[in-house]
Amino acid sequence: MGRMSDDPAVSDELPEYAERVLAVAERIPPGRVMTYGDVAEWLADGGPRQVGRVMALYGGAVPWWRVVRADGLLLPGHELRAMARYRDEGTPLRTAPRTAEGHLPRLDMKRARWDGREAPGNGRGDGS
DNA sequence: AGCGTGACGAGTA
DNA sequence: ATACTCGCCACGC
Repeated sequence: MGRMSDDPAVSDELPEYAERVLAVAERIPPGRVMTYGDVAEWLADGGPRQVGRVMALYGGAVPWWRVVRADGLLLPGHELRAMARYRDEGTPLRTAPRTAEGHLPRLDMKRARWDGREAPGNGRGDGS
């Protein structure tokens, strides 16, 4: 491969931006979530759509269910997978007030959103 | 070059 | 509460 093509980033490893996004995703503690926009903001680079693209392409290698949309809507096509994780991790969900079917719960962003400030050691911050 | 699309987000109606 | 619009930026046609 002596080809020093002008594309050093296209080798066998991911683009650096993707690496950073995945690193943040890995950093999110169980039971908590970060929005695409939060990840971008935390990285101080790119935007929610760029983070979303990375997750779509390489998210399978990290806890993808902890990177969610700002509106708390579950990832279409993976609702059940994510659901199982949330139930297992105890991620705060908002149960639909109405007992309607097909109406899957959404994340309680108010409580589940994580800023990335510090480890949740004692997650007990049941914000009343 | 433009144009549409997307694992987004915030604002407005 | 939902629906729609616009801004955003990378990618593919």
